[in-house]
Amino acid sequence: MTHRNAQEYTSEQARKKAWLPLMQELVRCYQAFSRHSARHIKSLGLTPSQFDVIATLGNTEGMNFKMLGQETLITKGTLTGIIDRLEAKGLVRRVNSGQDRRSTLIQLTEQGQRLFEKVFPEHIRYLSTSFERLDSEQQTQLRRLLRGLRNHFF
Amino acid sequence: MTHRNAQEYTSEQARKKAWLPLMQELVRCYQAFSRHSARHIKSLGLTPSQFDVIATLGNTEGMNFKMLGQETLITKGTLTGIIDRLEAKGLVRRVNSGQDRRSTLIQLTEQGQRLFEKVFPEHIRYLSTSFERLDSEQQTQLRRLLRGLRNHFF
DNA sequence: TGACAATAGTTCGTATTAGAACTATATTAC
DNA sequence: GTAATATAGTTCTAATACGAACTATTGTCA
Repeated sequence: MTHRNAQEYTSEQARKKAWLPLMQELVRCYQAFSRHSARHIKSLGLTPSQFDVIATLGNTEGMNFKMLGQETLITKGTLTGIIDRLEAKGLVRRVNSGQDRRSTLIQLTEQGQRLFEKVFPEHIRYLSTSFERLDSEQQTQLRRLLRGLRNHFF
Repeated sequence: MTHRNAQEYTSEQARKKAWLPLMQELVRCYQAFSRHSARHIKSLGLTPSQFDVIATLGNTEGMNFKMLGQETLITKGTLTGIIDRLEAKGLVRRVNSGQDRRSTLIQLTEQGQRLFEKVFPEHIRYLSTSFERLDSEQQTQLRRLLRGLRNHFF
C-alpha cells in the first residue's frame, strides 16, 4: 500500500493527485505505530489481537462475539480462533448467555482480570512516550482530520 | 487496538491521557482506508499485498527482495510467498541478477506490465473520490501531523 | 403454526504476517 | 588465502485475516 509509483504518477500524469503522499504517510504512520505497539505487547506474552480482546473485555461483565467484533474490528471468523487460544491460556471463558441460546458471553477469568490490570496500564504508559510528544493542540487537530478522512471511506 | 477501555481510563485515572482517542482514531481511519482500498483491489482479482507489489514494480527494471521489502514494508519471508503466487499467475518473474548470485531480480512480465497499466490508474481514481474530499490545506496538514507522529515511534 | 428469512458462532480455504532457523553466496579480517 | 562474519532468499511455525458455507437457534409473517 506504499506505492512507490505514486510520486512519479503525480508529477507525470496529474498534478491534482496531491493526496498520494498523504495516503503513503497514513500507511507508514499506522505501520510504525502498529509495530511499535506490537513490540511491547509481544514482550508481555500476548499477540496484538489477544491484547486487544483483553483490553476490550477489561472492566466489563463480558461481551458476545458480535459486540466484541464491533469493538475490536476483528471479524467473527477470526475471533473464534483468538478466543480459543485465550481460553486455552485460561484468560477468558465462554459462558452461555441467558436468553438467546445462539449467543455466547465471553468474559475475563480471574487470571485474565489480573493480567488486564497489570498489562493495560503498562502498555498505555509505554505508548504515552510517543503520543505525548505531540502537544495538545496537535493531538486534537490530528484526531479531527483523521476523523474527517475516515468519514469519506464509505 | 481499539481499546474500548481507553475512554474510561482517561477520565478515571489520568486526565493527561488525552491522546487515547487520537490513537483510536488512527487505528479506525487506517482500517477504514484499508478495507475501502481492499474492496476495490479484490474486484481486480488481486490481494492488497499482490497489488502493492505490482504497483511498486511498475515502471521499473525490477527489484530484488531487499529493496522490494523496503518499499512495500513487507518482510522477506512473507514476500517469498507473495512472489511465488504472482509468479504462478504469470505476472512477475524471478531473474538471476548479474553480480551477486545470492540476489534475485523480480520484474513484471509483459502480462504483469499490462495489468499494472490497467489497474494502477483505476485504483488511484477509485481512491481519489475519498481523499479529494479533504481540501488541499487539510491534506497538507494531515500529512505533516502524521509525519510528526510517525517520527516518535522509535 | 409452519415455512422462511435472519442471526450467532463455528468451520473451512486461501493468503498474509512476523520472526527464527537454514542454505548459499559474498565480504572481512588476519 | 582461509576462517569468521554478514547478507539474500527460502523454509518453517504459529497466529491472524477475510469471506463463504454450515449449524443451531430465533424471529417473521401469512
